[in-house]
Amino acid sequence: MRDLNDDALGLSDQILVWYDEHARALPWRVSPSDRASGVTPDPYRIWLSEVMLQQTTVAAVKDYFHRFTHRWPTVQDLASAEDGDVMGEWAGLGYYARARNLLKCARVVTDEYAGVFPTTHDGLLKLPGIGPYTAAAISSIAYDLPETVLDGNVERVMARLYNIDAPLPGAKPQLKTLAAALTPDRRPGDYAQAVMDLGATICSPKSPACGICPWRDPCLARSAGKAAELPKKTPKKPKPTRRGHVYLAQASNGEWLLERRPDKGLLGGMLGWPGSEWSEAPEPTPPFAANWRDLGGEVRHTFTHFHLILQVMVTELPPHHSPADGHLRIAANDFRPSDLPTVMRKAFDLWHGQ
DNA sequence: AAATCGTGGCC
DNA sequence: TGGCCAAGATT
Repeated sequence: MRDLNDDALGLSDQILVWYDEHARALPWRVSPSDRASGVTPDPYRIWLSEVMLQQTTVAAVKDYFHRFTHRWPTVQDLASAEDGDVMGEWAGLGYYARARNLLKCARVVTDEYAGVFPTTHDGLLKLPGIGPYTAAAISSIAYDLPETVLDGNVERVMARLYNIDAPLPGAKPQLKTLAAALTPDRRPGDYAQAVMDLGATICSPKSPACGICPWRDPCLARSAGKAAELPKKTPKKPKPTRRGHVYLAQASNGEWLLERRPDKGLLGGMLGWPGSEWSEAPEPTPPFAANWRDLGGEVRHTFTHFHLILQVMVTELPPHHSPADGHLRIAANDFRPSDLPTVMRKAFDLWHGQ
């Protein structure tokens, strides 16, 4: 079988030439020129960035990456952090299981691997929060091993390059095979980042800039005039709407009543306001008997698979009321709204300006 | 293996 | 404005 990558200037070489010229400077990235002169990436920073980048844009990750690496410069530092501090630092970034697994992983690497990340794809795959993509990303980017990254960018680029009509996610194995055939033995780390950069900038979902693409000539979807239509995707299910109540109580000395949510499920491990269940018609479940006042305005928030409308109830927290099961009194000085997941912060904002 | 799991930006 | 989309993992 003819290998497209064996052409005079192979496909992987074409995109590496482009990457050498256009690679974006990213906080966790070793530039192609630095890499060429022997600079090696820090596996801790590559791992951290890749976990943060799961289903998350570069723009959203940048500040979080800086705060994490400033506060916890090494995997050992992160491993010895308090759970609540890590969850608070992750607040707002979403998909909070990532933060829980991040901490688990840091502790496994520190306690069982002497602080050194595994250097093989299979070794990395065993760690919490590291799946097929992230294992390949760390292998290639941090260790320059010829593993194939398959993320949304690579799926889109391959679907277009080879004009694949089969819809995602079913077409994933086929796209993985095509991507693997292109992965070069030389500079696999730069190559992996090059394809993803291409997908993130030129080969964008809606209006790809085919005119300036390093793969404009070999791209089959472009020849067929179908680039912008691919990849096809199986339609998504509609989102139902759920409702709920949250209860915000502050004492005259400034203390707040909050709860630490259980580790499993939505917003697991995060700080939040006590509240009802979220359903079509939830029963009010105030955390203690009081004259709760309805703030009036509603918090509207959309999660991955449902819309939420939250009714915000407020009252004064009695000075000597001891919090029930799982509820916490937190001093004003120890409470930062930025520690809350976004939906809970919206409820806070509704009460206290902003 | 289909469902679950956040959030912000974009058009 | 509402759906789509983002360097996916877990169960």
